Amino acid sequence: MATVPPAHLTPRKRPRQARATVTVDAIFEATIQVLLADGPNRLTTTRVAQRAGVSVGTMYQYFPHKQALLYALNERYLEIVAEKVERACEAQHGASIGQMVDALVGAYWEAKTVRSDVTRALYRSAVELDTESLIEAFGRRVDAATAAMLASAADADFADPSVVNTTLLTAIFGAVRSVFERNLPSALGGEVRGQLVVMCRSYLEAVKKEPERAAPGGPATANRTVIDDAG
Amino acid sequence: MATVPPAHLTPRKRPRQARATVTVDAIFEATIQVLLADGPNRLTTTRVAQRAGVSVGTMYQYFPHKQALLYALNERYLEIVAEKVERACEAQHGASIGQMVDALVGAYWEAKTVRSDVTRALYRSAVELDTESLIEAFGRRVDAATAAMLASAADADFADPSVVNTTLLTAIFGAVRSVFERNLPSALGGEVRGQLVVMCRSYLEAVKKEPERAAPGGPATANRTVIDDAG
DNA sequence: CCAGTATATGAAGGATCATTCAGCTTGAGG
DNA sequence: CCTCAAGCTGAATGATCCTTCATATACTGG
Repeated sequence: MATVPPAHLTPRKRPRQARATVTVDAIFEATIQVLLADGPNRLTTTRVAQRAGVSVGTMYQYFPHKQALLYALNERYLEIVAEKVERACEAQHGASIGQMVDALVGAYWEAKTVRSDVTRALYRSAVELDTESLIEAFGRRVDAATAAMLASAADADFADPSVVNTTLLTAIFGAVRSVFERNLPSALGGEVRGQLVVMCRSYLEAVKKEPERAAPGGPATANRTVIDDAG
Repeated sequence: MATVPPAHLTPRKRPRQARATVTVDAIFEATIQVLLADGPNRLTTTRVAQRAGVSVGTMYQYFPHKQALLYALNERYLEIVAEKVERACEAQHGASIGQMVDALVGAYWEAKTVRSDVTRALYRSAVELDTESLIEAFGRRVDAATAAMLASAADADFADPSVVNTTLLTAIFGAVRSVFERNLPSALGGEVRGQLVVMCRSYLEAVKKEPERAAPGGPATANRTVIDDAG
Protein backbone atom coordinates (compact mmCIF):
# COMPACT_ATOMS: atom_id res chain seq x y z
CA MET A 1 0.00 0.00 0.00
CA ALA A 2 1.09 3.56 -0.48
CA THR A 3 0.76 4.27 3.24
CA VAL A 4 3.79 3.66 5.41
CA PRO A 5 2.93 1.15 8.11
CA PRO A 6 3.23 2.43 11.69
CA ALA A 7 6.55 1.56 13.30
CA HIS A 8 5.10 -0.92 15.73
CA LEU A 9 3.65 -2.96 12.90
CA THR A 10 6.62 -3.24 10.59
CA PRO A 11 8.14 -6.69 10.15
CA ARG A 12 11.14 -7.37 12.34
CA LYS A 13 13.45 -8.40 9.55
CA ARG A 14 13.10 -9.48 5.98
CA PRO A 15 14.00 -12.96 4.80
CA ARG A 16 17.43 -12.98 3.14
CA GLN A 17 17.95 -16.60 2.30
CA ALA A 18 15.67 -18.73 0.19
CA ARG A 19 14.52 -20.96 3.01
CA ALA A 20 13.50 -17.92 5.03
CA THR A 21 11.23 -16.79 2.24
CA VAL A 22 9.69 -20.22 2.23
CA THR A 23 9.15 -19.95 5.96
CA VAL A 24 7.45 -16.59 5.80
CA ASP A 25 5.19 -17.75 3.02
CA ALA A 26 4.33 -20.83 5.00
CA ILE A 27 3.43 -18.64 7.96
CA PHE A 28 1.12 -16.49 5.87
CA GLU A 29 -0.48 -19.55 4.38
CA ALA A 30 -0.91 -21.15 7.77
CA THR A 31 -2.53 -18.00 9.11
CA ILE A 32 -5.15 -18.19 6.39
CA GLN A 33 -5.81 -21.83 7.04
CA VAL A 34 -6.16 -21.39 10.78
CA LEU A 35 -8.43 -18.41 10.25
CA LEU A 36 -10.68 -20.50 8.05
CA ALA A 37 -10.57 -23.71 10.03
CA ASP A 38 -10.67 -22.40 13.58
CA GLY A 39 -11.95 -18.84 13.32
CA PRO A 40 -10.35 -15.61 14.49
CA ASN A 41 -10.80 -16.43 18.16
CA ARG A 42 -8.65 -19.52 17.94
CA LEU A 43 -6.02 -17.87 15.81
CA THR A 44 -3.09 -18.63 18.08
CA THR A 45 0.57 -17.96 17.43
CA THR A 46 1.32 -21.53 18.40
CA ARG A 47 -1.37 -22.91 16.16
CA VAL A 48 -0.18 -20.88 13.22
CA ALA A 49 3.41 -21.92 13.78
CA GLN A 50 2.49 -25.56 14.11
CA ARG A 51 0.41 -25.47 10.94
CA ALA A 52 3.26 -23.76 9.14
CA GLY A 53 5.62 -26.48 10.31
CA VAL A 54 7.86 -24.11 12.22
CA SER A 55 8.27 -23.15 15.85
CA VAL A 56 6.74 -20.13 17.51
CA GLY A 57 10.09 -18.48 17.87
CA THR A 58 10.57 -18.48 14.13
CA MET A 59 7.45 -16.44 13.63
CA TYR A 60 8.68 -13.88 16.12
CA GLN A 61 11.83 -13.40 14.13
CA TYR A 62 9.82 -11.87 11.34
CA PHE A 63 6.88 -10.32 13.11
CA PRO A 64 7.11 -8.43 16.39
CA HIS A 65 3.68 -9.70 17.42
CA LYS A 66 0.50 -11.32 16.22
CA GLN A 67 -1.07 -8.04 15.19
CA ALA A 68 1.80 -7.32 12.85
CA LEU A 69 1.28 -10.65 11.17
CA LEU A 70 -2.33 -9.90 10.38
CA TYR A 71 -1.41 -6.42 9.30
CA ALA A 72 1.17 -7.74 6.87
CA LEU A 73 -1.25 -10.29 5.51
CA ASN A 74 -3.87 -7.65 4.83
CA GLU A 75 -1.32 -5.30 3.37
CA ARG A 76 -0.04 -7.90 0.97
CA TYR A 77 -3.52 -8.85 -0.15
CA LEU A 78 -4.94 -5.37 -0.54
CA GLU A 79 -1.91 -4.25 -2.48
CA ILE A 80 -2.52 -6.95 -5.08
CA VAL A 81 -6.22 -6.23 -5.38
CA ALA A 82 -5.71 -2.48 -5.60
CA GLU A 83 -3.13 -2.82 -8.30
CA LYS A 84 -5.31 -5.07 -10.42
CA VAL A 85 -8.22 -2.69 -10.17
CA GLU A 86 -6.05 0.29 -10.97
CA ARG A 87 -4.67 -1.38 -14.06
CA ALA A 88 -8.11 -2.35 -15.23
CA CYS A 89 -9.36 1.19 -14.78
CA GLU A 90 -6.48 2.76 -16.62
CA ALA A 91 -7.01 0.41 -19.53
CA GLN A 92 -10.56 1.70 -19.90
CA HIS A 93 -9.91 5.41 -20.10
CA GLY A 94 -12.01 6.88 -22.86
CA ALA A 95 -14.16 3.78 -23.22
CA SER A 96 -17.93 3.55 -22.84
CA ILE A 97 -19.48 3.25 -19.43
CA GLY A 98 -20.72 -0.21 -20.34
CA GLN A 99 -17.21 -1.40 -20.97
CA MET A 100 -15.98 0.32 -17.84
CA VAL A 101 -18.46 -1.46 -15.64
CA ASP A 102 -17.59 -4.74 -17.27
CA ALA A 103 -13.91 -4.21 -16.66
CA LEU A 104 -14.29 -2.91 -13.13
CA VAL A 105 -16.59 -5.63 -11.88
CA GLY A 106 -14.55 -8.19 -13.75
CA ALA A 107 -11.25 -7.09 -12.28
CA TYR A 108 -12.51 -6.77 -8.73
CA TRP A 109 -14.40 -10.02 -8.86
CA GLU A 110 -11.46 -11.86 -10.33
CA ALA A 111 -9.04 -10.40 -7.81
CA LYS A 112 -11.25 -11.58 -4.98
CA THR A 113 -11.86 -14.98 -6.52
CA VAL A 114 -8.38 -16.18 -7.53
CA ARG A 115 -7.79 -17.05 -3.92
CA SER A 116 -11.26 -17.14 -2.51
CA ASP A 117 -9.93 -18.74 0.67
CA VAL A 118 -7.77 -15.73 1.38
CA THR A 119 -10.66 -13.42 0.68
CA ARG A 120 -12.92 -15.28 3.03
CA ALA A 121 -10.26 -15.53 5.70
CA LEU A 122 -9.59 -11.81 5.67
CA TYR A 123 -13.25 -10.89 5.63
CA ARG A 124 -13.53 -13.00 8.72
CA SER A 125 -10.41 -11.76 10.48
CA ALA A 126 -11.41 -9.46 13.28
CA VAL A 127 -11.21 -5.84 12.23
CA GLU A 128 -8.82 -3.96 14.47
CA LEU A 129 -8.01 -0.30 14.23
CA ASP A 130 -4.83 -0.92 12.27
CA THR A 131 -6.39 -3.01 9.56
CA GLU A 132 -9.26 -0.59 9.42
CA SER A 133 -6.96 2.19 8.33
CA LEU A 134 -5.42 -0.15 5.77
CA ILE A 135 -8.83 -0.80 4.33
CA GLU A 136 -9.58 2.89 4.30
CA ALA A 137 -6.44 3.57 2.33
CA PHE A 138 -7.40 0.85 -0.08
CA GLY A 139 -10.79 2.43 -0.50
CA ARG A 140 -9.34 5.84 -1.28
CA ARG A 141 -6.95 4.37 -3.78
CA VAL A 142 -9.60 2.52 -5.71
CA ASP A 143 -11.88 5.51 -5.43
CA ALA A 144 -9.36 7.66 -7.20
CA ALA A 145 -8.82 5.11 -9.95
CA THR A 146 -12.48 4.63 -10.74
CA ALA A 147 -13.27 8.32 -10.49
CA ALA A 148 -10.63 9.12 -13.06
CA MET A 149 -11.91 6.38 -15.30
CA LEU A 150 -15.52 7.52 -15.14
CA ALA A 151 -14.55 11.12 -15.77
CA SER A 152 -13.03 10.02 -19.05
CA ALA A 153 -16.11 8.17 -20.26
CA ALA A 154 -16.82 8.69 -23.96
CA ASP A 155 -20.56 8.36 -23.74
CA ALA A 156 -21.60 9.88 -20.44
CA ASP A 157 -20.93 12.36 -17.72
CA PHE A 158 -22.66 12.86 -14.41
CA ALA A 159 -24.12 15.71 -12.45
CA ASP A 160 -22.44 14.57 -9.25
CA PRO A 161 -19.60 12.26 -10.29
CA SER A 162 -18.31 11.84 -6.78
CA VAL A 163 -21.57 10.49 -5.40
CA VAL A 164 -22.07 8.25 -8.39
CA ASN A 165 -18.60 6.87 -8.00
CA THR A 166 -19.04 6.24 -4.29
CA THR A 167 -22.36 4.54 -4.86
CA LEU A 168 -20.95 2.34 -7.56
CA LEU A 169 -18.04 1.18 -5.44
CA THR A 170 -20.16 0.75 -2.36
CA ALA A 171 -22.50 -1.51 -4.26
CA ILE A 172 -19.76 -3.54 -5.91
CA PHE A 173 -17.66 -3.98 -2.77
CA GLY A 174 -20.71 -4.83 -0.77
CA ALA A 175 -22.23 -7.24 -3.21
CA VAL A 176 -18.99 -9.15 -3.56
CA ARG A 177 -18.62 -9.36 0.16
CA SER A 178 -22.17 -10.58 0.53
CA VAL A 179 -21.61 -13.32 -2.01
CA PHE A 180 -18.53 -14.53 -0.17
CA GLU A 181 -20.06 -14.42 3.25
CA ARG A 182 -23.28 -16.10 2.27
CA ASN A 183 -21.03 -18.69 0.68
CA LEU A 184 -23.28 -18.98 -2.35
CA PRO A 185 -22.64 -21.98 -4.60
CA SER A 186 -20.20 -20.86 -7.28
CA ALA A 187 -22.79 -21.31 -10.03
CA LEU A 188 -25.17 -18.90 -8.36
CA GLY A 189 -22.23 -16.67 -7.55
CA GLY A 190 -21.42 -16.46 -11.24
CA GLU A 191 -24.97 -15.52 -12.05
CA VAL A 192 -24.98 -12.80 -9.45
CA ARG A 193 -21.75 -11.49 -10.91
CA GLY A 194 -23.44 -11.12 -14.28
CA GLN A 195 -26.46 -9.48 -12.72
CA LEU A 196 -24.23 -7.12 -10.82
CA VAL A 197 -22.86 -5.87 -14.13
CA VAL A 198 -26.39 -5.35 -15.42
CA MET A 199 -27.28 -3.50 -12.28
CA CYS A 200 -24.31 -1.16 -12.42
CA ARG A 201 -24.77 -0.49 -16.09
CA SER A 202 -28.41 0.36 -15.80
CA TYR A 203 -27.59 2.56 -12.83
CA LEU A 204 -25.04 4.58 -14.74
CA GLU A 205 -27.39 4.86 -17.68
CA ALA A 206 -30.10 6.11 -15.36
CA VAL A 207 -28.04 8.83 -13.73
CA LYS A 208 -26.01 10.05 -16.67
CA LYS A 209 -26.71 13.55 -17.87
CA GLU A 210 -28.67 13.86 -21.12
CA PRO A 211 -26.50 14.60 -24.12
CA GLU A 212 -26.44 18.28 -25.26
CA ARG A 213 -28.77 17.79 -28.20
CA ALA A 214 -31.65 17.11 -25.81
CA ALA A 215 -34.54 16.41 -28.14
CA PRO A 216 -37.89 16.83 -26.36
CA GLY A 217 -39.42 13.42 -25.62
CA GLY A 218 -38.32 10.41 -27.66
CA PRO A 219 -36.47 7.28 -26.60
CA ALA A 220 -33.49 9.26 -25.29
CA THR A 221 -35.40 10.09 -22.11
CA ALA A 222 -36.94 6.68 -21.67
CA ASN A 223 -34.36 5.65 -19.09
CA ARG A 224 -35.31 8.60 -17.00
CA THR A 225 -38.63 7.07 -16.11
CA VAL A 226 -36.69 4.86 -13.79
CA ILE A 227 -35.84 7.77 -11.57
CA ASP A 228 -38.86 9.97 -11.93
CA ASP A 229 -41.38 7.24 -11.17
CA ALA A 230 -42.16 8.28 -7.62
CA GLY A 231 -42.77 5.39 -5.21
CA MET B 1 -35.60 -15.86 14.97
CA ALA B 2 -37.69 -18.80 13.89
CA THR B 3 -34.80 -21.18 14.43
CA VAL B 4 -34.48 -22.76 17.84
CA PRO B 5 -31.09 -21.89 19.32
CA PRO B 6 -28.82 -24.88 20.07
CA ALA B 7 -29.04 -26.05 23.67
CA HIS B 8 -25.56 -24.88 24.58
CA LEU B 9 -26.41 -21.34 23.57
CA THR B 10 -29.70 -20.86 25.35
CA PRO B 11 -29.79 -18.36 28.20
CA ARG B 12 -29.38 -19.87 31.65
CA LYS B 13 -32.48 -18.32 33.14
CA ARG B 14 -34.82 -15.52 32.30
CA PRO B 15 -35.13 -12.41 34.43
CA ARG B 16 -38.24 -12.62 36.63
CA GLN B 17 -38.08 -9.44 38.64
CA ALA B 18 -37.90 -5.94 37.22
CA ARG B 19 -34.34 -5.28 38.36
CA ALA B 20 -33.18 -8.43 36.63
CA THR B 21 -34.54 -7.19 33.34
CA VAL B 22 -32.66 -3.97 33.87
CA THR B 23 -29.52 -5.95 34.52
CA VAL B 24 -29.81 -8.02 31.38
CA ASP B 25 -30.45 -4.95 29.29
CA ALA B 26 -27.45 -3.26 30.84
CA ILE B 27 -25.32 -6.25 29.94
CA PHE B 28 -26.43 -6.15 26.33
CA GLU B 29 -25.80 -2.45 26.17
CA ALA B 30 -22.40 -2.81 27.75
CA THR B 31 -21.47 -5.50 25.26
CA ILE B 32 -22.17 -3.14 22.42
CA GLN B 33 -20.18 -0.37 24.00
CA VAL B 34 -17.18 -2.55 24.69
CA LEU B 35 -17.33 -3.95 21.19
CA LEU B 36 -17.23 -0.44 19.76
CA ALA B 37 -14.72 1.05 22.15
CA ASP B 38 -12.26 -1.81 22.54
CA GLY B 39 -12.90 -4.11 19.61
CA PRO B 40 -13.84 -7.77 19.60
CA ASN B 41 -10.43 -8.88 20.85
CA ARG B 42 -10.78 -6.99 24.08
CA LEU B 43 -14.37 -8.01 24.61
CA THR B 44 -13.89 -9.49 28.07
CA THR B 45 -16.51 -10.82 30.40
CA THR B 46 -15.03 -8.71 33.16
CA ARG B 47 -14.96 -5.62 31.01
CA VAL B 48 -18.55 -6.08 29.96
CA ALA B 49 -19.68 -6.68 33.52
CA GLN B 50 -17.81 -3.64 34.79
CA ARG B 51 -19.26 -1.43 32.08
CA ALA B 52 -22.71 -2.75 32.85
CA GLY B 53 -22.18 -1.92 36.50
CA VAL B 54 -22.60 -5.50 37.69
CA SER B 55 -20.25 -8.27 38.68
CA VAL B 56 -19.05 -11.06 36.44
CA GLY B 57 -21.05 -13.60 38.34
CA THR B 58 -24.26 -11.81 37.49
CA MET B 59 -23.63 -12.21 33.81
CA TYR B 60 -23.11 -15.91 34.26
CA GLN B 61 -26.49 -16.21 35.87
CA TYR B 62 -28.12 -15.36 32.57
CA PHE B 63 -25.64 -16.60 30.01
CA PRO B 64 -23.75 -19.89 30.29
CA HIS B 65 -20.73 -18.35 28.55
CA LYS B 66 -19.50 -15.46 26.49
CA GLN B 67 -20.50 -17.02 23.21
CA ALA B 68 -24.09 -17.29 24.36
CA LEU B 69 -24.12 -13.60 25.14
CA LEU B 70 -23.07 -12.67 21.64
CA TYR B 71 -25.49 -15.16 20.22
CA ALA B 72 -28.38 -13.67 22.15
CA LEU B 73 -27.38 -10.17 21.12
CA ASN B 74 -27.35 -11.10 17.45
CA GLU B 75 -30.58 -13.02 17.77
CA ARG B 76 -32.35 -10.09 19.36
CA TYR B 77 -31.10 -7.68 16.74
CA LEU B 78 -31.72 -9.81 13.67
CA GLU B 79 -35.21 -10.62 14.85
CA ILE B 80 -36.10 -6.96 14.91
CA VAL B 81 -34.60 -6.23 11.52
CA ALA B 82 -36.20 -9.27 9.92
CA GLU B 83 -39.60 -8.41 11.23
CA LYS B 84 -39.43 -4.83 9.98
CA VAL B 85 -38.42 -5.97 6.54
CA GLU B 86 -41.11 -8.60 6.44
CA ARG B 87 -43.77 -6.12 7.39
CA ALA B 88 -42.58 -3.66 4.78
CA CYS B 89 -42.66 -6.34 2.12
CA GLU B 90 -46.11 -7.53 2.99
CA ALA B 91 -47.40 -3.98 2.82
CA GLN B 92 -46.22 -3.73 -0.78
CA HIS B 93 -47.86 -6.80 -2.24
CA GLY B 94 -49.36 -5.89 -5.57
CA ALA B 95 -47.57 -2.56 -5.78
CA SER B 96 -45.22 -1.42 -8.53
CA ILE B 97 -41.58 -2.47 -8.47
CA GLY B 98 -40.60 1.14 -7.97
CA GLN B 99 -42.59 1.35 -4.78
CA MET B 100 -41.29 -2.01 -3.67
CA VAL B 101 -37.71 -0.97 -4.00
CA ASP B 102 -38.44 2.22 -2.15
CA ALA B 103 -40.07 0.35 0.68
CA LEU B 104 -37.47 -2.40 0.87
CA VAL B 105 -34.44 -0.16 0.87
CA GLY B 106 -36.21 2.22 3.19
CA ALA B 107 -37.14 -0.43 5.71
CA TYR B 108 -33.75 -2.12 5.72
CA TRP B 109 -31.86 1.12 5.87
CA GLU B 110 -34.02 2.43 8.66
CA ALA B 111 -33.76 -0.78 10.64
CA LYS B 112 -29.99 -0.60 10.43
CA THR B 113 -29.83 3.08 11.21
CA VAL B 114 -32.10 3.49 14.26
CA ARG B 115 -29.28 2.15 16.35
CA SER B 116 -26.30 2.53 14.12
CA ASP B 117 -24.00 1.77 17.02
CA VAL B 118 -25.51 -1.67 17.42
CA THR B 119 -25.25 -2.28 13.71
CA ARG B 120 -21.63 -1.31 13.64
CA ALA B 121 -20.84 -3.32 16.76
CA LEU B 122 -22.39 -6.47 15.36
CA TYR B 123 -20.77 -6.08 11.98
CA ARG B 124 -17.53 -5.95 13.88
CA SER B 125 -18.20 -8.78 16.29
CA ALA B 126 -16.12 -11.74 15.29
CA VAL B 127 -18.06 -14.14 13.13
CA GLU B 128 -18.23 -17.51 14.78
CA LEU B 129 -19.98 -20.56 13.45
CA ASP B 130 -23.01 -20.02 15.64
CA THR B 131 -23.71 -16.47 14.62
CA GLU B 132 -23.03 -17.43 11.04
CA SER B 133 -25.95 -19.82 11.07
CA LEU B 134 -28.07 -17.10 12.66
CA ILE B 135 -27.21 -14.79 9.82
CA GLU B 136 -27.98 -17.47 7.31
CA ALA B 137 -31.41 -17.97 8.81
CA PHE B 138 -31.96 -14.25 8.66
CA GLY B 139 -30.99 -14.27 5.01
CA ARG B 140 -33.42 -17.03 4.15
CA ARG B 141 -36.21 -15.31 5.98
CA VAL B 142 -35.75 -12.00 4.21
CA ASP B 143 -35.25 -13.83 0.95
CA ALA B 144 -38.65 -15.42 1.25
CA ALA B 145 -40.33 -12.14 2.10
CA THR B 146 -38.86 -10.20 -0.81
CA ALA B 147 -39.38 -13.04 -3.26
CA ALA B 148 -43.06 -13.16 -2.42
CA MET B 149 -43.30 -9.42 -2.75
CA LEU B 150 -41.61 -9.32 -6.14
CA ALA B 151 -43.74 -12.16 -7.43
CA SER B 152 -46.81 -10.04 -6.74
CA ALA B 153 -45.58 -7.01 -8.62
CA ALA B 154 -48.28 -5.29 -10.64
CA ASP B 155 -46.02 -3.98 -13.36
CA ALA B 156 -43.33 -6.58 -13.92
CA ASP B 157 -42.30 -10.19 -13.77
CA PHE B 158 -38.93 -11.76 -14.31
CA ALA B 159 -37.47 -14.62 -16.28
CA ASP B 160 -35.47 -15.87 -13.32
CA PRO B 161 -37.08 -14.35 -10.22
CA SER B 162 -34.86 -16.24 -7.82
CA VAL B 163 -31.63 -14.85 -9.26
CA VAL B 164 -33.06 -11.37 -9.51
CA ASN B 165 -34.14 -11.53 -5.90
CA THR B 166 -30.79 -12.81 -4.69
CA THR B 167 -28.96 -10.14 -6.63
CA LEU B 168 -31.17 -7.42 -5.27
CA LEU B 169 -30.67 -8.47 -1.68
CA THR B 170 -26.98 -9.07 -2.13
CA ALA B 171 -26.56 -5.56 -3.44
CA ILE B 172 -28.67 -3.93 -0.76
CA PHE B 173 -27.19 -5.84 2.16
CA GLY B 174 -23.71 -5.27 0.84
CA ALA B 175 -24.10 -1.61 0.08
CA VAL B 176 -25.52 -0.89 3.51
CA ARG B 177 -22.70 -2.77 5.14
CA SER B 178 -20.15 -0.87 3.09
CA VAL B 179 -21.61 2.44 4.11
CA PHE B 180 -21.40 1.51 7.77
CA GLU B 181 -17.92 0.13 7.62
CA ARG B 182 -16.48 2.96 5.62
CA ASN B 183 -18.14 5.17 8.21
CA LEU B 184 -19.27 7.65 5.59
CA PRO B 185 -20.45 11.01 6.92
CA SER B 186 -24.19 10.76 7.38
CA ALA B 187 -24.85 13.34 4.67
CA LEU B 188 -23.02 11.28 2.09
CA GLY B 189 -24.62 8.18 3.52
CA GLY B 190 -28.04 9.65 2.86
CA GLU B 191 -27.10 10.42 -0.71
CA VAL B 192 -25.87 6.90 -1.25
CA ARG B 193 -29.13 5.64 0.13
CA GLY B 194 -31.02 7.57 -2.49
CA GLN B 195 -28.70 6.40 -5.22
CA LEU B 196 -29.11 2.83 -4.05
CA VAL B 197 -32.82 3.13 -4.71
CA VAL B 198 -32.14 4.48 -8.17
CA MET B 199 -29.75 1.62 -8.81
CA CYS B 200 -32.15 -1.07 -7.71
CA ARG B 201 -35.03 0.42 -9.62
CA SER B 202 -33.12 0.71 -12.85
CA TYR B 203 -31.90 -2.83 -12.36
CA LEU B 204 -35.38 -4.24 -12.01
CA GLU B 205 -36.54 -2.22 -15.00
CA ALA B 206 -33.66 -3.59 -17.00
CA VAL B 207 -34.31 -7.24 -16.25
CA LYS B 208 -38.07 -7.33 -16.25
CA LYS B 209 -39.76 -9.32 -18.98
CA GLU B 210 -41.42 -7.35 -21.75
CA PRO B 211 -45.17 -7.03 -21.37
CA GLU B 212 -47.27 -9.47 -23.50
CA ARG B 213 -48.32 -6.89 -26.07
CA ALA B 214 -44.71 -6.70 -27.27
CA ALA B 215 -44.87 -4.03 -29.95
CA PRO B 216 -41.83 -4.21 -32.21
CA GLY B 217 -39.44 -1.38 -31.37
CA GLY B 218 -40.83 1.70 -29.66
CA PRO B 219 -39.94 3.20 -26.26
CA ALA B 220 -40.98 0.03 -24.43
CA THR B 221 -37.72 -1.64 -25.36
CA ALA B 222 -35.50 1.36 -24.71
CA ASN B 223 -34.44 0.10 -21.34
CA ARG B 224 -33.18 -3.05 -22.94
CA THR B 225 -30.26 -1.24 -24.50
CA VAL B 226 -28.74 -1.21 -21.10
CA ILE B 227 -28.26 -4.95 -21.15
CA ASP B 228 -27.64 -5.61 -24.79
CA ASP B 229 -24.89 -3.02 -25.12
CA ALA B 230 -21.99 -5.47 -25.11
CA GLY B 231 -18.85 -4.31 -23.32
C1' DC C 1 36.93 -26.20 5.47
C1' DC C 2 36.16 -22.14 8.67
C1' DA C 3 34.19 -18.07 10.58
C1' DG C 4 30.42 -15.44 10.85
C1' DT C 5 25.77 -14.64 9.99
C1' DA C 6 21.09 -16.09 9.21
C1' DT C 7 17.68 -19.07 10.69
C1' DA C 8 15.30 -22.16 13.74
C1' DT C 9 13.96 -24.22 18.31
C1' DG C 10 10.73 -24.70 22.26
C1' DA C 11 10.60 -24.59 27.27
C1' DA C 12 9.47 -21.06 30.54
C1' DG C 13 7.78 -16.50 32.25
C1' DG C 14 4.22 -13.52 32.87
C1' DA C 15 -0.19 -11.87 31.76
C1' DT C 16 -4.99 -12.25 30.66
C1' DC C 17 -9.13 -14.39 30.65
C1' DA C 18 -13.43 -17.48 31.18
C1' DT C 19 -15.85 -19.63 34.52
C1' DT C 20 -17.18 -21.19 39.29
C1' DC C 21 -19.17 -21.06 43.88
C1' DA C 22 -19.93 -20.06 48.66
C1' DG C 23 -21.83 -16.41 50.82
C1' DC C 24 -24.32 -12.06 50.79
C1' DT C 25 -28.33 -8.72 49.72
C1' DT C 26 -32.80 -7.55 47.99
C1' DG C 27 -37.57 -8.18 47.02
C1' DA C 28 -42.21 -10.72 47.30
C1' DG C 29 -45.76 -13.07 49.63
C1' DG C 30 -47.95 -14.10 53.77
C1' DC D 1 -42.01 -8.82 60.49
C1' DC D 2 -40.44 -13.26 58.67
C1' DT D 3 -39.15 -16.59 55.19
C1' DC D 4 -37.80 -18.10 50.95
C1' DA D 5 -36.50 -17.45 46.40
C1' DA D 6 -34.38 -14.37 43.23
C1' DG D 7 -30.64 -11.72 42.41
C1' DC D 8 -25.89 -10.27 43.13
C1' DT D 9 -20.91 -10.46 44.54
C1' DG D 10 -15.91 -11.07 43.51
C1' DA D 11 -11.88 -13.67 44.97
C1' DA D 12 -10.08 -17.95 43.45
C1' DT D 13 -9.14 -21.53 39.92
C1' DG D 14 -7.45 -23.45 35.99
C1' DA D 15 -6.65 -22.91 31.30
C1' DT D 16 -4.84 -20.48 27.41
C1' DC D 17 -2.04 -17.49 25.28
C1' DC D 18 1.68 -14.13 23.83
C1' DT D 19 6.30 -13.29 23.92
C1' DT D 20 11.23 -14.02 25.12
C1' DC D 21 15.78 -15.91 25.03
C1' DA D 22 19.44 -19.11 25.55
C1' DT D 23 20.79 -22.57 22.58
C1' DA D 24 21.32 -25.23 18.40
C1' DT D 25 21.53 -25.78 13.35
C1' DA D 26 22.04 -24.35 8.45
C1' DC D 27 24.01 -21.58 5.04
C1' DT D 28 27.47 -18.46 2.60
C1' DG D 29 31.51 -16.12 1.39
C1' DG D 30 36.21 -16.60 1.59
